[in-house]
Amino acid sequence: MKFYNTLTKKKEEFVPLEEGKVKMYVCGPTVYNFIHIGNARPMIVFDTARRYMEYKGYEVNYVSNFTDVDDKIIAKAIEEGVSAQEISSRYIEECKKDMEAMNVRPATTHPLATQEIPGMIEMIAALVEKGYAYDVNGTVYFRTRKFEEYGKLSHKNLDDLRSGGRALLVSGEDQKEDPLDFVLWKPKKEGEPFWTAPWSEGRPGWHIECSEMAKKYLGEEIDIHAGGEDLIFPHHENEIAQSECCNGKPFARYWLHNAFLNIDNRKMSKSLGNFFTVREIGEKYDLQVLRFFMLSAHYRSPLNFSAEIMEASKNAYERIVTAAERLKEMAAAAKEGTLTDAEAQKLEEMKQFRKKYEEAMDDDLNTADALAAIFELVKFANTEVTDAASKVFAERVLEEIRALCDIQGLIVDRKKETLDEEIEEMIAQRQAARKARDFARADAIRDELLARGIILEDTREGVKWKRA
RNA sequence: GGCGCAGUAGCCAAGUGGUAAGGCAUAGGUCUGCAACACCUCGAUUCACCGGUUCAAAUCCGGUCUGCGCCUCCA
Repeated sequence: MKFYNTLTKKKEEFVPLEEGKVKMYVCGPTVYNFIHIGNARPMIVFDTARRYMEYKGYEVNYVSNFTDVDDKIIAKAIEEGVSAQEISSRYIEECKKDMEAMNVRPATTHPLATQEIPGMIEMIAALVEKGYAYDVNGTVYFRTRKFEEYGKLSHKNLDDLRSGGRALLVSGEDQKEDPLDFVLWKPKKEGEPFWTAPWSEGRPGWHIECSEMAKKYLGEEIDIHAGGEDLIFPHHENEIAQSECCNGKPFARYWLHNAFLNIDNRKMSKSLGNFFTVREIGEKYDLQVLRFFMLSAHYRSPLNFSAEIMEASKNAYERIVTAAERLKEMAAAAKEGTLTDAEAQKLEEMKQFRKKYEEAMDDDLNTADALAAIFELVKFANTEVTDAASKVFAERVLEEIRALCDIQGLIVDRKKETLDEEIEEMIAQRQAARKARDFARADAIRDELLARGIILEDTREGVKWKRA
């Protein structure tokens, strides 16, 4: 299994620190609102990475934080006249609902920044002790130039940063020794939540949170650290500086970053007003469709979101679900019996799809290719499993589709939904009309149901319906 | 200004030296009271453009054009 490592700019064979175990940290969202679909990309992509590693037999300790103290949370709290804690706990709950709807499994641990302050203070104190940090009037800064390897992740050199970062010099933070120095601890402002530390009453800087939580729940050295590509600089660069200076050893071995999600070919942003929350998309689509869409491109490629592409994703995902449903019906209808020789031969042939799938996933999580393998398997199922197929054959093929989809976190079982009585009654009336060959009335009822968002399909097994 | 990414059929998207996966849409067919659904079949002599290397290039090298990202809170 290979991963592209941002640190080395190469695809590298994955070798964990401890055989059979993976320590993985994924930067989670700041919870000041519903998560947007951009937040969803790393959640889905790295959840899939986790599922695949587990499939390969690794025991994965997966840690993903919630940043629950931050300027934006405080601003929202003031706006609503409630506590910051109320805002963060509300949106953590909402985020968990969205994750469940996207079939993103909960992390092994979801630490909260506010619950880990003592550890952060210890870490900052250690950095001050070692001369890597300094206190100016209650604000503690990291002494960036003291860490010689600073810039190794983002492949920047400090002088380039300096010339490009003129804005930093005029931002009024002239108490820093160097414009590149970043905040580890900052004093409270009036009305803000605070904790007591040796330097001031205040709160930690954003970067130190992840360093501490990774250390506490995974250890000083971890296997994989992942997140969105925008976090490479400065967030992850700063984490490396803090952790390696504090712990005196390399921090994470593999750094994985997903590319951005654009909307109609433009970066999603508040100022452009072109962002969607996961919740909004969920009103229009099953979030499995969003998951399929996210996995249809490689995670390191920019991905464009549009209504047209979501429709295409919906239809493509539906093809898999329909194939699985058909196999279930075949299996249910078929008589018990043993595999024929021809079927046994076909099952041998079927192994090629799993092989292609694993090769794709082993190659830096090429989910687009893995999905292609699933579609080839779907085609195999549709053509090879016929009315004459034995029960066991249909079941084996179904299990194969299910297994490969499960690693992608794609659910192949159609959700059971019930309709209200009035609609059930209309369907029954239409069936009666059809039986009486009163097709005009049958079609009128069908049109009426369509207007209400119910699509009817007449099949050999009876009338089926689905939502438009 | 510095660093970096991308350009493959109408659309989405794999493929990084050996002769273009897969999906959506369209079309034709099977099925159907008619539809819809589902299934089957069909699409690039060619990979933004121009040169070069090679027996062989979408893949490597140089250049051009276009789009985008990071350098500042951001997944």
